[in-house]
Amino acid sequence: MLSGEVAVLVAGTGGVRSALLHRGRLVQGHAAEVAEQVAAVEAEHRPRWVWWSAGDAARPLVEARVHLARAWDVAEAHRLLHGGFEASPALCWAAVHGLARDSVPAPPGDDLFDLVGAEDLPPDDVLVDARGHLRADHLRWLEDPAHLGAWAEAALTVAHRQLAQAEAVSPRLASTVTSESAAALLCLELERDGLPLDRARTEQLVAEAAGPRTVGDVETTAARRARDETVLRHVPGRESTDLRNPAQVKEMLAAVGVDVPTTRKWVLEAYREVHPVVDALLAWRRDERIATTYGYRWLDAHVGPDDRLRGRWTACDGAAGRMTAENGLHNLPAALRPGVAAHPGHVLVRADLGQVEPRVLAVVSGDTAFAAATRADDLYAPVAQRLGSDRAVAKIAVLAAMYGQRSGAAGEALKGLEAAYPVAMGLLERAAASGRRGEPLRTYGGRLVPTGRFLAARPPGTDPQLDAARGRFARNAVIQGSAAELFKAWAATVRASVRELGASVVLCLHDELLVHVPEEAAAEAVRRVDGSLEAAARRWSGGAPVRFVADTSVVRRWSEAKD
DNA sequence: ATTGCTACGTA
DNA sequence: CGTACGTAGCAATG
Repeated sequence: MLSGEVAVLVAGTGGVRSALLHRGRLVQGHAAEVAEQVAAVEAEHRPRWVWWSAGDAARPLVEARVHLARAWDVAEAHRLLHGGFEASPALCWAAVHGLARDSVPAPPGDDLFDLVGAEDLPPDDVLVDARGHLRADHLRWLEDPAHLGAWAEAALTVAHRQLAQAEAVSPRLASTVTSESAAALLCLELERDGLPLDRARTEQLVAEAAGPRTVGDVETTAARRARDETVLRHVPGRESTDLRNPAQVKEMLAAVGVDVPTTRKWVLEAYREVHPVVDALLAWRRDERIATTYGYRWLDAHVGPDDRLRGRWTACDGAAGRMTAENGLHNLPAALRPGVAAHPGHVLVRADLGQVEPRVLAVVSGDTAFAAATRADDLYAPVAQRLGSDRAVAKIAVLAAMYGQRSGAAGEALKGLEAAYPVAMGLLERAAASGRRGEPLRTYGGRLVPTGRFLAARPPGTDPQLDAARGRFARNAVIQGSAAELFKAWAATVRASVRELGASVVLCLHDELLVHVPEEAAAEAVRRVDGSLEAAARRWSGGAPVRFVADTSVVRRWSEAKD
């Protein structure tokens, strides 16, 4: 991995200085100057770029629209190797040097630093302190551009050591690091490019839920009262109920004969017929969600003058390693999806993975019988046949096995599954057992998933309910986390393969991709999105006999797609 | 001002 | 509700 051409890019903390280290040559200067050199090195050598983190080093390049193909992101590598989300340079450095994480010195300004700090700092030209850690004040130290060369060398040292550690852990881990590193780069591009909206249509959809835009507190309050009135008119004598206060809502419902333990949606759903206020309340909640979270304030804050919705993206969360996004990019209500639309001259290529989690289970477990079922477009059909049951029962059983669900019909159906696919079910049970013991596990790609994280104060074995929760978490994490790795490998491959079409990935949603494509390139983009899945799945699964499928279509609006 | 809870949107 | 995430409002806590 790091045996080929390598270049290092680091950012200073003094203004906008950065540095590029390539073949022993150090170029440093303002980010814009260095960006030019970076582009030249990329064009000529296409190296693997090493940085402490993409957000830190690559952001100016992404903003300057310099495309970089391959990276080793030290922070992402650290998250994979050691689990969790925290991945500061000091922590990454400590981890590859075998130093305990709680021995990492506190930065200046911290109370602890004032106690033990300043006299432990090394001489001004030295990055590493007497105990082998990065100097505690390295952020301030990096304000001096003279230190950027050492900072780049340190990143390279960490990357090489991470590679060695990765290879010792799992044969797939180094490849996962490069894929996750590309995903981190993609996250910066997603932040830069945003999700194209049809602003007028989106405003119209918001208006349908929240009413027209209001000006000033008086009007806003009046609109709010008008929305509340649609519920309160069903409960004469209780018009003063605060609908935003669950306790008051519960009391109001009790007064009309709806006695519920909580006022949650799935509880109230059963009472729609009992009293008209229930239906009105649920409709109000749906509208209130749009009014408060996805209303005009949201539009004004996060949709740019170029009609693109922007938010921060993270390549992996702290649990199993899914991507996350802010500002509604990952939880936009379905009602607003018609507002997500290609801009003039473009279309959206929308692709989502079909039944990705059971297919991932087939790879992770190496269960040949279960893998055979993935040859079908609908894998639940052959599973049902083997179980001698309905498709619906087969589906519930498979999902229950992966999620640890016990309620409903799942329990009975699971028994047949254990007999039919002992290898796959054995893997899930082993994962659950590690979780119950509070032991970490690794995803297929090698990401360490800690399970002791729930209430560290209460160790495994002291609370059966907590142990069961850890077991469910672990059972799910090995699947969800591995699926996230396949997805990111796919997204990174799409990123690379549609670029020359003038297309770009504009949304990643766990098993779904939206690509913004110039109209004339639509058909070719579809081919490349599908081809990328085949290539990414083959690489990720090591050629396992497991089929992955995508439903790929060309649409103007996100809502046009099925489902 | 921060934290915990309830609630709900997405996968 | 099986898991994960982000966001908002309210109540209780400092």
